[in-house]
Amino acid sequence: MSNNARFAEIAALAGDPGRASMLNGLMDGRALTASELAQLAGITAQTASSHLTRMTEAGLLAVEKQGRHRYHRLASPAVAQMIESIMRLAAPDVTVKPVRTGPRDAALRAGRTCYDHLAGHLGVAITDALIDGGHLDLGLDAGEVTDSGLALFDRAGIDIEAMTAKRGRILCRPCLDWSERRPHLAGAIGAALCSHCFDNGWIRRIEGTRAVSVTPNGQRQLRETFGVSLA
Amino acid sequence: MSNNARFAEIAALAGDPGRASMLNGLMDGRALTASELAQLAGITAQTASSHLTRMTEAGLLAVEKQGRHRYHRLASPAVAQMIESIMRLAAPDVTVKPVRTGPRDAALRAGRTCYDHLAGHLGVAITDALIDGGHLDLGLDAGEVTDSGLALFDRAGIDIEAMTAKRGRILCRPCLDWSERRPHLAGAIGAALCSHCFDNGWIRRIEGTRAVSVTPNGQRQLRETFGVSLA
DNA sequence: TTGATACTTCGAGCGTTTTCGAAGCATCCT
DNA sequence: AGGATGCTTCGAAAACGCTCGAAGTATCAA
Repeated sequence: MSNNARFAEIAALAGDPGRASMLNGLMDGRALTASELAQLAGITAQTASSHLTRMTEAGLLAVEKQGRHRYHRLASPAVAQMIESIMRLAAPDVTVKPVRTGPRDAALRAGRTCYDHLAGHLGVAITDALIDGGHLDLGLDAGEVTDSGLALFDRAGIDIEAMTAKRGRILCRPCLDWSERRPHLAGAIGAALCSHCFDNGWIRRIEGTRAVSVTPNGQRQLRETFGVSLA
Repeated sequence: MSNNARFAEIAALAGDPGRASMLNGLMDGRALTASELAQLAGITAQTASSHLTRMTEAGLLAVEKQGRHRYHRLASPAVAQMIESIMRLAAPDVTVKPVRTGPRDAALRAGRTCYDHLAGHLGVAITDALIDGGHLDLGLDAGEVTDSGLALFDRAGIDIEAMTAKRGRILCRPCLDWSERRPHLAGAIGAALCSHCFDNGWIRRIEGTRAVSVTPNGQRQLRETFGVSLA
């Protein structure tokens, strides 16, 4: 198959409403069963099964068999980044059209996971706090954790240096937030910070969605450790 | 329209072979006429026209009218990044399948533009030379120009500091090369370097393609200025 | 073993999309 | 003005892909 045909195939797979729902549903990095994904997309199990097979064959999804369940997840961070880049274009421009937001949407805007890191108001607030505190240096295309930030993460028990092959520079990736329209922290460091928040019970996933809520303890810890003030 | 529907619409637009060809043809950052794009995609003018209208309405393309010509280009770097991210998934894994490469493909692999910066063997070679010379620090997710690199670009007549709002840090974005499977320099600095090469006649575009060829003078200059050795 | 659950395969229906011929409009050239 | 070029609109035929009912396989539970 030609390069262009493969390109079109991949894009076309993401271009069906049902499959798009499933892909977005998997953007939290979890693995979901076929039934869950079918319900999420509002289609029957048969239809979902066919979609999932095709996406798996195309290398977009990876599947793990566990008893009579089949857990599907995004095949790689590269897939997540593709979805992210499409979502960025698809996001309604909030400045032009202040869309009516339901409670569901409001929760997503307040805080959510973006594959392996935090996004929404929460993600941006943490990122801002790190920048304000001189712990993070974020440009348009890239970012770097400063020495001060290194020490901060170390104190918080997040071992960044172990995860990077590089000795000196701790570089990271900014990710443009579709709801806030501002960059938040992504990449390996964003992922480490996110799991740290989950592991310590600072945030909790809102059942069945990508949205997360900050626990009272998390709110305090985030303020004390990182200087985050959640409006 | 719901967020998910817009997501699917955008992806579906990229998911037609004809439209995919056009989008890829515009990945060099130039603006092409409707006829040129039609020929490139191997479809009639009528069909191309309809595709172009739809992509423009969806915000993927921008069009500029000039006499009886209509110049179409990618609407924003965000569109280029989406295409890039799809291409990354679509690229055949060279390690598994050492594809038969025609002369056309060989030229693309040797050197090409990737929207606004250089890619292929050329792009990777320049990036490697900058890293080896201690002018650039490149992680998985991000990169930074060192002080030494800053001085080098300054000597070469590339004014980087003017283009970045940031005072100290000159951060940049790595872009995974689909043919070399290794990162090359992207972002604002990659773009500046690319235009510098064009402006000084170091590289020339191979008619009608994204491929570029290095001129004899360019070969010498790249070696002397940046220490680039093109195998 | 029997029944329930999770998922897949098959096949036919059906709406959507793509495609291009034909015709029309706008612009340029001489 | 007249003819050529670039592009768009219209309409209809053809192709494609989505969808789900029905039936089949695999796993679990009792």
